[in-house]
Amino acid sequence: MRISKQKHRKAERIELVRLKREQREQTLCFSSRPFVLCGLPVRQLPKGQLLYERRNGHFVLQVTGHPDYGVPFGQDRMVPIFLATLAVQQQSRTIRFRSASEMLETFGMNKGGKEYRRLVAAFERTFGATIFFGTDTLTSKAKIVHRARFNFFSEARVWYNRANEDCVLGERYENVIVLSDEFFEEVTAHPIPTDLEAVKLLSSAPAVLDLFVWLSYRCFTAGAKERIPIFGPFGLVQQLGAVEYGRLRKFREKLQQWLSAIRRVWPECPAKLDGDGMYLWVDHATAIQPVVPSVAE
DNA sequence: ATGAAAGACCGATGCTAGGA
DNA sequence: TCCTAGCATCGGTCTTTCAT
Repeated sequence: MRISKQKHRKAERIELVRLKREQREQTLCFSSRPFVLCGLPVRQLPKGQLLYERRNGHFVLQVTGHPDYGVPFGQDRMVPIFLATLAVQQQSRTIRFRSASEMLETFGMNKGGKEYRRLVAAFERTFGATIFFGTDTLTSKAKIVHRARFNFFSEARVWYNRANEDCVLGERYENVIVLSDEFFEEVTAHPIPTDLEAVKLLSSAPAVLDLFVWLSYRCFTAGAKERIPIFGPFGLVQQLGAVEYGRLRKFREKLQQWLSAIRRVWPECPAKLDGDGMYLWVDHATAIQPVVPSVAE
């Protein structure tokens, strides 16, 4: 049997993810609740569609895309992760990073011209988008909506929109993004640690990535066995960023495949479909192992 | 037993990401 | 810049399950 180079490389990276987990040497990055509880679209939305809504229980995420750039999708989900990670690390609304290649490097992506262009497009879509994230609770009579509407940043000086201004030779550029209060508050109040090595590995499989990040969070917070509906208004179909399938069983089939992809990087993941395929069972588990206190060196 | 619905498997397609 | 591999999606179809 022939193994492609890509497959081989992937297998090695899977091995690395597992090894680092076992040895408790994981590197962390951070995500944020809006994008853990609800998924951005996996594929580009049809032309002209600028509004996207997902739901997780009573949490609702609405993303409104900029008319020129559209709604973020696919690999764009790395941008909020990158921003959240920097916000947590730097503990400041004002985050700085040296270069675009720093982000590409962080997530193990190539650094060709194509990748830079893709990254710029991802930033444009993300920064152009407006986010609504909040809860709606159905009380006896009225539907009460608590929502925060925000952009990701209030100010940005980044490489691609800085053409010619203050280009003093020899001065080192720094990319500066001032996160909006809302996003910064959200991220610092609820940072969601995630295994960076796994995120890198799954960066080209957006649907699997979302499910993995959510499951590692969901299993961590689960006290015991819990049952999550797959269909219906509070089901996974409303949460994940996949399209609405013509055949319901397609979604279930896909879910199975995504779960087995997750088990390859996280064999102990307890998530399982039940016999009827109407529910996903989760249980307490930790995709992120606490760091072993290191012996004095 | 029979038909309907769901599951499992296959291959094609359009698009994206990775690699040389 | 070009070619290949991979991902999400869709439709086809055979098999299994299940209620009648």
